[in-house]
Amino acid sequence: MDKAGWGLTLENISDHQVGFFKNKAVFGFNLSPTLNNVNMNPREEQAFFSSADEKRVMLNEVDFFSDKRIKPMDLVIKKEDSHGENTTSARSELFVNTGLQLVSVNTGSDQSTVDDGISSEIEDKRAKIELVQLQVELRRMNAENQRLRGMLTQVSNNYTALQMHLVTLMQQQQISRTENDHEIVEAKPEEKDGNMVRRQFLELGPSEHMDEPYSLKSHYSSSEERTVSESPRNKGIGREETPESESNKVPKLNSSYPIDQATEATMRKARVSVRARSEAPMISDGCQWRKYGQKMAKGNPCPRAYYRCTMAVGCPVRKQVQRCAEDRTILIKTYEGTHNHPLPPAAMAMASTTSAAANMLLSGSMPSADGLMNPNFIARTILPCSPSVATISASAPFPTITLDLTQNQNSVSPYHQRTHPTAQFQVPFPIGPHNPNFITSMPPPPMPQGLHNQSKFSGLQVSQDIHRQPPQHALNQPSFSDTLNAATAAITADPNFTAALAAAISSIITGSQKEQ
DNA sequence: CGCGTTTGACCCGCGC
DNA sequence: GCGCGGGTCAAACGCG
Repeated sequence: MDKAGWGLTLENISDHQVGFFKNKAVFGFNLSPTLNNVNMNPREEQAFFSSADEKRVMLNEVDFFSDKRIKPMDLVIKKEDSHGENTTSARSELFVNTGLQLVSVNTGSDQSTVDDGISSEIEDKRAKIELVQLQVELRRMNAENQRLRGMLTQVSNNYTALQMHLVTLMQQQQISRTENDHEIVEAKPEEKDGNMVRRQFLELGPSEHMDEPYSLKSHYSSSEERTVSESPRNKGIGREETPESESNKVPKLNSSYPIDQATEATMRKARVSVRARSEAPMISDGCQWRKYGQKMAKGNPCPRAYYRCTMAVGCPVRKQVQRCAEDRTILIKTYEGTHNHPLPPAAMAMASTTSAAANMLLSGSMPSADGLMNPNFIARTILPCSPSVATISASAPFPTITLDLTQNQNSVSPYHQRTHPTAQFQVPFPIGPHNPNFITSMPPPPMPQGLHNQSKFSGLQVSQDIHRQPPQHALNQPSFSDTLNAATAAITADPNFTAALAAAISSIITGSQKEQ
């Protein structure tokens, strides 16, 4: 017993375990001190980490608990010449000096504990008891970690929403400066499609809703509930909209219609459409849906099904599901609205993205009347990208972001690193070098400045559906395309997407502040 | 019996 | 004003 500590020879553990402990050392060995007492042989360790998942959880979550209550153990990485019989080369040992009186570790030296049989058994039993304690502790930590992770997700979500809220507020300030431009817009009815969308946005004005936290609570839900309770049989969400909010004939900035309701109505119109290949009639997205209607749409032999979210009473989120007429293996899902309830992680990405898309479409259209930031502009700005994966449609009745997940299987931009044909929820995010999805950015290709940061987000791209040349000043708006990329990527990303989205939103805010 | 789906009717906006 | 198409409602129906 030449050393009090926890030695673990690398020979005794698998490659996976080696990596595990190495990474522990790299990341900071912040396990609970009770873990220090462990002296596990490979079998015990296998029992301790009963599954690969558990190992992974430990690997990922230790950093999360870098709590000051838990003092990092001293790490001593020792290289020594082997005295063992089976090895001749130098080997590494990971010694963790815990400061506790632990069982000795036979590192291959002559100082065996075999002849100390009784005490060894006691030590073994004690170690096993501690092992059980550790397992309990580990489970407790895992449970707490899950809880904290959930909180983190929620906080990130709220943060993202607040960021977008801020953008909206800032751009609404700019609206007040451009009222005259709006009159010009009214004077040009021939630009119907573009203005139609823009008018929807311009009706917003300063929102009285803005003092309400941009939380999981829906902006729509209040009006939805109000409508249900106050106006009998007002015939659905579309019917909630007043003529002012619906009509293209009255493009007013400061509508007499209550602002918050106009905002809600407009936001509801912003949609996120996802095209994905699936033979199954439905693709699970983590939410609970109830079908409330089905119609035959013109030009498509396949019926369109209407669903509403039933995870909470009064949730305003709807979705439409329809197969593509040209290729019936393609399922088109269109989401509309924002959930007014917490979501399971599986549904978080999609739900948040619809909200994000609505906000981005709103904010992106508002700063000025010259089309600088409207969806057409966004699309035009990103013209050089060849494969169309995400598309902003400003000519549609409602502003819609369409994500085509059926194309990235075959068409990969040379400027973007990879796609996952079989794992459609694996779009990489720049979470960090330890994230398995992390991808090092390649040098950006010659393209508008707005795209330079695109590669850091994902292989998703935005293309245009309106073939006009971008205005020259459009190239000075890099941040919005980043935001858009983040949101579109979020559709197919894991729940961590909110972090990337938040980062993108931060960039747009930074950009806006620089402009001002 | 409760819940979800189906389906025809209805409402509304829009174009002609 | 009329017809068309999109969207929704709600009674009927089916299933567990």
